[in-house]
Amino acid sequence: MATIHDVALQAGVSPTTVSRYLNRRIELPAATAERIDAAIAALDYRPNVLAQRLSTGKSFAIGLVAPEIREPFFAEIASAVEDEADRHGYTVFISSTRSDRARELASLQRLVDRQVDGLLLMTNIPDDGALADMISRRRNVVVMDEDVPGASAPRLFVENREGMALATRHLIDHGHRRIAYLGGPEGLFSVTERREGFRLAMAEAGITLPPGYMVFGSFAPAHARLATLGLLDLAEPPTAIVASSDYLAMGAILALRDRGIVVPEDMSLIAFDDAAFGALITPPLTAIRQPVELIGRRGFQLLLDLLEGREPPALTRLPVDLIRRQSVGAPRRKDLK
Amino acid sequence: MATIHDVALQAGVSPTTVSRYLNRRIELPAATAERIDAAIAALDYRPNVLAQRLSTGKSFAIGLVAPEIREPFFAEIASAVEDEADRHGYTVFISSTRSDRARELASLQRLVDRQVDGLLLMTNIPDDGALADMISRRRNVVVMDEDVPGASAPRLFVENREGMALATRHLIDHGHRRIAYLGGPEGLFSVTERREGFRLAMAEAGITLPPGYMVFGSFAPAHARLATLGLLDLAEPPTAIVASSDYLAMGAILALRDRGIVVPEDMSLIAFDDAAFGALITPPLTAIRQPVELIGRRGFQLLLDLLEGREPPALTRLPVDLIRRQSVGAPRRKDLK
DNA sequence: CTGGTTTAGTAAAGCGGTTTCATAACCTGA
DNA sequence: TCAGGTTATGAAACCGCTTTACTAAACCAG
Repeated sequence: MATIHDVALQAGVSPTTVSRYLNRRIELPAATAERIDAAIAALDYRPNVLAQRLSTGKSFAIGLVAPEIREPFFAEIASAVEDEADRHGYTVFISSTRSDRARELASLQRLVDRQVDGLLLMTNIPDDGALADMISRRRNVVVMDEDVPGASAPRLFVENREGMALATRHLIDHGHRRIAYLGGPEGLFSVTERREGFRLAMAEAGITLPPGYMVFGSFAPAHARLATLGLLDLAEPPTAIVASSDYLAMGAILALRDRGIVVPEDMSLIAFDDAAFGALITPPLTAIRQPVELIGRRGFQLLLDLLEGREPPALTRLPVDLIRRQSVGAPRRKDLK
Repeated sequence: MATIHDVALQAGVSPTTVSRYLNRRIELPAATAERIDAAIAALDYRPNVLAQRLSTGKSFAIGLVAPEIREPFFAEIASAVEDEADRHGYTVFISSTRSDRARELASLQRLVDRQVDGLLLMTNIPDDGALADMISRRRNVVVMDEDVPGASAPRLFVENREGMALATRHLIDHGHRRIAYLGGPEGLFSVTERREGFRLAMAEAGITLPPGYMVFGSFAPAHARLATLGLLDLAEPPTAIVASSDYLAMGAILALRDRGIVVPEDMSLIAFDDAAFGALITPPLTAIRQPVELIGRRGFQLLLDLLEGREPPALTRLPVDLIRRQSVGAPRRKDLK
């Protein structure tokens, strides 16, 4: 591999000159510039990024920490981040934490050690303060999707409350009153916000929630399946279910399928997130769509603001949309109160 | 950030000693070791990875080039690679090419610029030789999933031919004879192999393929939708469709849904790949499962072999499985020849 | 007591860039 | 003609770590 030295030698100038020329810090006479260009071409020289980084302290790389890149939601965000970063000359290190506290911290540390310029952080486990601590120590981190309470960093969330209220109202508008709620793990900011949205819409409509109609736990489909089975065994089972994530809806579908319950005739179902597979289910899933592409792009832009010394807003909220497909219908007559 | 210099100063030794101690190149008297340890702890010192890399030429990082990590198939492989790499102290740099020739080469080049020790490469566009060239020049690349003809690198593929024959025989065993085939873009190795598997199984059963029953094109669902519509418009439409990827099956489902055709009663459908969403579709999709987890892990292991000077096999084939769900049934009587 | 072998450690030269500080050569206008 | 300002370029320090080559001191057998 040719170095800047080789180029300098071949062009008959000093490495300094080559470096400055390449970094546009200097205007060279045409003749010199040409000699350097020729040498670069002849030697197929390309700067050693590592050396550049070490020397400048700038890496033009950022880290993206996600719970699990295998999940479509995070994969799509990652993809958008990468694209946006690429557009600005940055590369992205992606790291999955598998929702494991230790891995999360380790991932973070590793990325910090690798001297990336900044970090885009997504977590989905409640923090005990350690994470908030690490984040607050630096000012090159943006928190996305889920809050890390107490961390001083720009945050980027979607309209969880409004979105969930929208979903709930959609069911109410179809005539449902016995509406059950599948939440995620308690202690998470977004879980709380979404629940509030649900409660808000129910209260607006003057509906009181029967006991057992709200279930919290993990985001695992298996858990949602069990929870749904429980819902179906109630004396007065719901006529509609709000799932606060696609994965939860997946679990619900599994349970409904087990019991031979048809969506939307016997049960309406609406989800939050709207990953790609929702459109493929039969019937296609009505859902609140998170603007994943936008989350990724905006997240990177916020980080870039930080890196380039601009002051990004402390909190950014992105709007969500109701995507009407076919998993929501009117309740059966006999089920109406 | 504390440097090795600071540590040395505080411990009253030279940087050399600290470096060697940290890298286990020297056995130090307990007293000295303790002083160094104390200094490290006090200063919260952590080696600058960039400097280490520059100095040693080793980065303990690998690159993973995929067409699009947003796609579940690649996301799952990426996830497995990351996990396996992590286990061996390597970090993974993921890069999506979006199936774009230029981005593919750029990605490769960027990674090659000394930033990573090796590369795991997945492509899904036919190569014109440029890729093969770049790969052959180095001996730290493993090619996965799809071939890059002419490149001298270890390859890791699944049993495309056998798998597709398996899928086809499964339909034949159910009584189908009018079986159509949705292939991917021609010119790809795996596309060719899978087609051969299909042909093989059909020939075994003595079935001759009506014209128009094999369609090639892109992997895009939209394309498959159109192709399926075309199939349905044939004078003698098929009673079953083999899709050589999940995405193609997705497109087929969209078309069938448009026409009110019910799977598997009116049409059987079987796919290759078996991404997670296949189980969620109604009816759940019968498919040939690629061992994604294994592909990722084995891929990394092959690369590690290469990096550590062992000689990995030139070609590794991983087995595929038939996952029976509910998208395959017997053809209707009237449709039988 | 001598010369060889450990032991414990260091100075300095990289790795491949960037950047600060200089300098030499060449105007330019008074 | 010369002070003063450009313009074109370079030497050397530095980023933080590793590694080679070397030394000073202690040890040890003969």
